[in-house]
Amino acid sequence: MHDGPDRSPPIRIAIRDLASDVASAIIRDLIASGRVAPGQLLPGEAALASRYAVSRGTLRAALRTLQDAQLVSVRNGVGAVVLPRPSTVTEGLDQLCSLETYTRDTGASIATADLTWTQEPADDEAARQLQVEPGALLSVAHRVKLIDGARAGWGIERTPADLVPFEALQAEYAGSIMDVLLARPELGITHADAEIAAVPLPAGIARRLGVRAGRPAQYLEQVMLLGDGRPAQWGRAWLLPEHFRFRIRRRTPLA
Amino acid sequence: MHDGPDRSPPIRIAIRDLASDVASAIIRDLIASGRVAPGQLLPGEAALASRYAVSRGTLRAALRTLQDAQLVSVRNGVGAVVLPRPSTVTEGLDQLCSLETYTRDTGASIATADLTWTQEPADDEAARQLQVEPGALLSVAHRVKLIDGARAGWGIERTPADLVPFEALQAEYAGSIMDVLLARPELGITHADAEIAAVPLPAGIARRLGVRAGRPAQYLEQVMLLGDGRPAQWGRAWLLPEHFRFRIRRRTPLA
DNA sequence: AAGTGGTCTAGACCACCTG
DNA sequence: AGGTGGTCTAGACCACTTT
Repeated sequence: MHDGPDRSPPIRIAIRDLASDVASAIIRDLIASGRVAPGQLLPGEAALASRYAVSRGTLRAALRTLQDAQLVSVRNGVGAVVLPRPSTVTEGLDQLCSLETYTRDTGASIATADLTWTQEPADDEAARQLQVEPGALLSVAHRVKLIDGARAGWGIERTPADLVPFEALQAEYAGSIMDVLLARPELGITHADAEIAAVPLPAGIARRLGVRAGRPAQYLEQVMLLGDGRPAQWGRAWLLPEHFRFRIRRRTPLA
Repeated sequence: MHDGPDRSPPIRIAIRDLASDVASAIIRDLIASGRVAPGQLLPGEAALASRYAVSRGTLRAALRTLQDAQLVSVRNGVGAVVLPRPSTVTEGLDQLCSLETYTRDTGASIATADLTWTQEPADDEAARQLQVEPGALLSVAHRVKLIDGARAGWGIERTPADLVPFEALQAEYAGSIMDVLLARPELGITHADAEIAAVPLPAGIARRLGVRAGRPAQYLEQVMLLGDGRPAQWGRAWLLPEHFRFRIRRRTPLA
């Protein structure tokens, strides 16, 4: 399954195990190509394992990623049914993308105001979240988010300074450090863990947004993780609920 | 009254595979018991596999569920570190399970107060959410959620009356209609779509919870869907943020 | 009865971390 | 160098669905 000489990688490439390769191959050969139409069954596990020259265990791992991506539905005693593509593209908070991308996809206009760049040493909390030494240099950006011209939220993002050069970060920035990191596949970013809470809007942020302090705000905090599990970005945002509503698709575990 | 008519098939026991049993055993023996404190390493995979008399593959599957539940962090070449337990109740919102189920799994105490059952015709909004005719009969339950004895939230759930008999619903109820529906595999429930927002606590709910109106609350609304896409349950909840914190794992969409 | 997926095992080799 | 987790394999048996 491994094709091509992969003998000397000096740079850490995104983790691609055999199962991921097989999953991509199945998508390419059978699903995206339309050879197996929605509603039809994929070949059996044994046949697929033989076709791609992997063990059944590896093949099943590949099938599981297709299930997680809602591309197929596997039923015991039956097989793997190719699912229809949803007609409307609906993204929710369970998909990893920036607030900027998320909002733009909903058709609203989003922009940035009061953008500030700094480089500063990590305080204790930042060091804990990003798993770096206290005092390690971080690149920091904070800004007001405008929705259709209205001041709708404020957010701050931090990333270790040695991950992406400060100048490159600013050059490639288009409203979110997250997007810059996601656009670099060599970082191997697979997921982020977000936490949400309803909080009273802090006074300092209320002033920046021109609204009164203490009113309910949606707090959103997240740590984006590299393929090896190390944190790459720590972001916090306070959002006015009249401008932001989030949808989450909740799936049954143990598919 | 106990032995229902033959419409109820033999109750299917929740699937407990070996790996799940081992995961539970590790939690019980090593983590919940405090034998391995947060920050310390679990025994190695080989030792654990031998201890519980399973293969290393099965043991690794168990470890993965502990990872998904954020109980341990596994690092290559090092081992599995036990993570500190967050003090507030956190639910992985991207997983489909009731607040009751998740909270109980973490060992926190959750209970129900002021439970009220009714059957009533669907108003316009309920009819739209559940895709039934206005006036169709719904089973409705609302209740206060208690966390460690404190009044921490209020919620209301509606489900079409013809989906599950009213008496069965009440008989099988243990804090959440969601759980009753999820426990019936013949319904084929695969996912739910949830929406969240930060809102001022409405006066009527504040009175039920014994707190002042207007303070920030986490609003959570969700529609649970059958396998064929039809809505099966519509739930709304207002939760006090000091008792509930939500976590969401955001994944990169697949190719 | 036959074919499918679901689970479990034992063993092997590799990558990573630490002393 | 030795121990840890990460991946892959081949084979076995079981549960479920369909014929």
